[in-house]
Amino acid sequence: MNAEKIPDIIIGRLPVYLRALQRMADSGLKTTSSQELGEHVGISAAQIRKDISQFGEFGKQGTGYSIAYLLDKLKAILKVDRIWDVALVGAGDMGHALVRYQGFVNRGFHICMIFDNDKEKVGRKIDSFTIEDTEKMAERLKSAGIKVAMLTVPAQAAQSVADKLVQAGVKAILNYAPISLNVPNNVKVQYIDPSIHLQRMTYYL
Amino acid sequence: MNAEKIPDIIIGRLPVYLRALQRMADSGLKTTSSQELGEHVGISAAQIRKDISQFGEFGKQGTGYSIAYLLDKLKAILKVDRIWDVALVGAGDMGHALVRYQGFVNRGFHICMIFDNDKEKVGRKIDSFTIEDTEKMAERLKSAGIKVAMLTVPAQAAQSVADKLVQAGVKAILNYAPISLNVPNNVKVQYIDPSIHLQRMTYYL
DNA sequence: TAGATTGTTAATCGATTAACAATC
DNA sequence: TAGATTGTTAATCGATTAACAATC
Repeated sequence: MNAEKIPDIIIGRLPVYLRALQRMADSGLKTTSSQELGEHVGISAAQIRKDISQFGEFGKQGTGYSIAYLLDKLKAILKVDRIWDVALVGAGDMGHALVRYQGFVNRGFHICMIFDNDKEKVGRKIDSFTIEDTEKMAERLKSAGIKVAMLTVPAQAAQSVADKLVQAGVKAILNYAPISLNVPNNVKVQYIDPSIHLQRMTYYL
Repeated sequence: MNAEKIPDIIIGRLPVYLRALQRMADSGLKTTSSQELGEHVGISAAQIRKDISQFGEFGKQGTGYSIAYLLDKLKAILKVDRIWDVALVGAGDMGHALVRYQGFVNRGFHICMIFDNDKEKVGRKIDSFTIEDTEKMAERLKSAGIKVAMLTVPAQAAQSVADKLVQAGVKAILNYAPISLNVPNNVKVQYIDPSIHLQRMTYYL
């Protein structure tokens, strides 16, 4: 156990462990080892043990880790032992795909509001949700206490929407717009840009 | 300049520089400095200079970098001074969103084939492309010499599809399925899993 | 020339790995 | 008990930063 600040790079690996453990649990396994988990996620056993041990002694010598127990612990550490309400801004193709994505709710997230600034789209429905006007976003986010948002607007709109989100108290933004966002450092941003990810691979071709 | 192997972590930052420089060029700027570029992307000036200098001396003391020149160099290094034909496997909501995404072609990519194993979907069109049967994928990929693929199939199908892609000569896979893939180490994989990205932020909330 | 900014070196900082005592 | 595997330490490895001569 370690009371000091945990490096960001370790936090970044925990969701990957969580996902692999969940799959193991789903396939009926009860225990695993750092060795076995490492093979699943492509990370050394030593590193997995070191990462996990930052948060407590969750394993047993000789037998490894109880999958159910480690799952519980990791979910609590990552604060996904609950469901976070998430706002989606930008009701284009990507926004539609995310609303219909089935993979959020059992990973700790639930899209509960959709915003767009296109008056044509406002009032329409995506599944059971009505697209709302971005103008009313700040008020709606504040009154619902939303802390997490996904941004699927065009690049040129992204910074100003991000500013509004921050202003409304959002602390975590998953940004699909192809631009680096400027936010206060108590606000976290994660970037998803398929072209960037592809360009990270073409170098090696 | 440096003939040794460039660390992966440096390659990973180049597309971010490229995207920022492109935006600067689009807004009419002609030159920039490591300082200014660093402010745009949130990386220190020293690191940007060090990263760029791995590949040559592209700047000028006193005046900085010519944006057009540095763009050309970075595109050549990342091999996106051309258009890569890309195959998409999985014609669900995410697949549809990617096919319609306008952001690929001026970043070096072009989706040219779409596959699905659902006989209901095979033969239908997404925009101008006809969804093809996964059974015919290997042959189609080989004859077209496709090296890059995007995977938007369900988790339980992802590994077997990845195996087929590798078998057919694909060397770079952008994986949207929420699972770690096992591939030979001459094949690159990049992962996009929105739940993972969100879970990297909830820890800090 | 004077000011600005690069490319590079050395120093610092941080992350990963190897090894093993502890112990289930 | 014997075998397996953890948690942790020390050693290694790699990445970032600070500083500055070179030079545009």
